[in-house]
Amino acid sequence: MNLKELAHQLGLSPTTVSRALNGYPEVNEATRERVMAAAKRFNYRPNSRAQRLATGRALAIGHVIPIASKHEMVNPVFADFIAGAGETYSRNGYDMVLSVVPDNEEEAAYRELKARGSVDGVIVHGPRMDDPRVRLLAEIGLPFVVHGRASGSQTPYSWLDVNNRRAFRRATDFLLDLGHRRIALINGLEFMDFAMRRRIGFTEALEARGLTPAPELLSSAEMTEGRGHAMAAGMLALPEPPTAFLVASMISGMGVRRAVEERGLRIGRDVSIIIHDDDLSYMKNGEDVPIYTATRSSVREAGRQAAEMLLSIIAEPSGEPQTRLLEADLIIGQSTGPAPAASARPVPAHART
Amino acid sequence: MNLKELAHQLGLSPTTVSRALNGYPEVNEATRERVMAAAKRFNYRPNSRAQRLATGRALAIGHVIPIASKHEMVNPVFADFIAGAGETYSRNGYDMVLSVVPDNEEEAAYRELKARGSVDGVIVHGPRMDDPRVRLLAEIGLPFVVHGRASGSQTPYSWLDVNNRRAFRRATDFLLDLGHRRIALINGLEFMDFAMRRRIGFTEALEARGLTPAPELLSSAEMTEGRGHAMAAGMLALPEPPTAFLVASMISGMGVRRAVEERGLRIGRDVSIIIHDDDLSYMKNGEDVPIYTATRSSVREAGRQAAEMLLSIIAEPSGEPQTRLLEADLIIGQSTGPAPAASARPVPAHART
DNA sequence: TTGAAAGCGCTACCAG
DNA sequence: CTGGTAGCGCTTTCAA
Repeated sequence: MNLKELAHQLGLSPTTVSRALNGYPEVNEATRERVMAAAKRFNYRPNSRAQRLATGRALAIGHVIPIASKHEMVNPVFADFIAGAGETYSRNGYDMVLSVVPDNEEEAAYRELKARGSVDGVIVHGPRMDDPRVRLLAEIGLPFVVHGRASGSQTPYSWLDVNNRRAFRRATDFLLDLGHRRIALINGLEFMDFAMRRRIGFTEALEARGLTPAPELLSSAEMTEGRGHAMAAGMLALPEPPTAFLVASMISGMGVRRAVEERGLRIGRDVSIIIHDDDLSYMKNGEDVPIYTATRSSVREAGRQAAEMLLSIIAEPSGEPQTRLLEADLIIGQSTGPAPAASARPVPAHART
Repeated sequence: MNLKELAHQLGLSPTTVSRALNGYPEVNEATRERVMAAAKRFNYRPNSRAQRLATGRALAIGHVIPIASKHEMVNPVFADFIAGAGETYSRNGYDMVLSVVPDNEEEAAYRELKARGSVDGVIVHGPRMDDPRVRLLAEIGLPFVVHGRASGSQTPYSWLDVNNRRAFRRATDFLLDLGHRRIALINGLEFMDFAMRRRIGFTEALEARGLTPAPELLSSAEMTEGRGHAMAAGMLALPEPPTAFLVASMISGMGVRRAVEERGLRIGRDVSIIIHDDDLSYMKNGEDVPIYTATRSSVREAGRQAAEMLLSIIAEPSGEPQTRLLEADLIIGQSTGPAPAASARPVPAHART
């Protein structure tokens, strides 16, 4: 059933039917209801291909996922973000198109999306400092929102980010309050904007108490289980090993856990661990409490909001760049039960920056 | 730059230019080269919206992701599969469109995709036994490939699956060979087809040695960290606790690891753990070796192959249903180093079924 | 081997 | 408030 047929059934012109269905104000309400009813009855759905051509809009948002090696794992945080964004798109009648491309073809992928008109905008993932994609997208005129920030970019741009610096500062403070003095940071690669901010938050917390970060306890590498393991194992073999770890991701966190286990240490008794972006972390020193910083469900919420931001930019292309900074969750609860609800226990004062 | 303009520049008709670009045989080779060169020079890209309308094809494949609760995590295995499929789509000029929908709207989502013609086919994820989606998709005539199987389905259908039964049988055999007799299975929900097959493989291995699976060591639940933790903790508190765990997923595996740690047991010394779909598992009894069953990179490969299968079905709609069964990796290596290559050590004979 | 012209199914402009 | 009509940019007959 297409528009012409439906119009014919109703004894109306396709024009009127189209207007009725799309909520144009000039249609008689009685007519509109008749059209709506018939559309439902005949199970009419406008052909999206025709709609897209006629309107000149793609009704789709792109997400470009660069893949470095054939065996690299997809970041699970990315999956959560995508899920959140997808919800927003569905609600607004947009499609989400994912482009998986080798990372040296990322720029070409954006140009292609623009040239072929297959999307109305894109969300940029995993920005680096002064990320070249910001300039590129502004240049080719493809609307975009950055998930994260690209510090140092000359081009103004819209972004949505989690306050990584504060999250890591708070987590570090928490460990310091428990008496830890040898705290290790297992960070991501620090040309990534978020990783750089996390390190700043970490060192800020130490310096605020007159402590100097020990260089041998500061590490930065890809967030894989293998790298997390290697970094933690190396530190645990030091003459003065760390008593606590602050880890940047669930995946490297798994490696850290393994390194600790292998050394015969018990997490929560001999060593405290806080893992960011995970839904369960180990942080104990006499008390049996897990601590989350950004939880995975908050990543989902970030996806939702970033998508909303992008849709509003597309609707109002002339507007100023929009920015939004989300605070990461910081949740305390019992580690032996199921994952606690956000409100299970208030965040203690000392855990707030 | 559109087709008309390009044709004008060349002093040719749009018809000829289109034919030249699309490889039609009737154009003069000299003309074709002239057209190709000009297309490249002007950086011409056909407008995909127009192409889709004109051809009546969507040049896109859909993946519907049902989301149960607002806080449920996205399965990371799904992300790997998607990445693999995406590579295949890109190579073939197809878009990948993801639909994230509440799980009670999944059927509607498929009908919508079909009615609006926004995709040429879909891949079905996480099939249950006799999954209703198989019948639905056959009925509405939307080409599809199932990742996994839907045992008991009356409708014939195309699928690609990992040999879960054999993977779990081999893993169980491996633990048995090490002398374990109290082996726990931390399985997914057993109305999921893959979970059912895994349990069968597990019990087969036991029964082949005249052992009876202990009901208190057989568990089946959602594959979350919380559930994995709860199930393992419960078993460890038994009068006769298990000495080994076979776990269905990386996520529930994290919960199992936590339960073991909390009890003061050391993984690889007091308890062996094999985690499926993970890239690193713990399996030790005197020897220090990890074991993988299906690795995450093999999931990526499954995505690639499933996508290829679907594209071939779309190209040849009349063909017979295609099926393909992949063998899961089984890799043995040192647990203390970085992840070993597949060939690091041969699979010992006793680990083969 | 090339070109003219008729759609694909919808939206949007302009008349009435 | 409703309808005729001209595209959107491409593909695909059909004629030459």
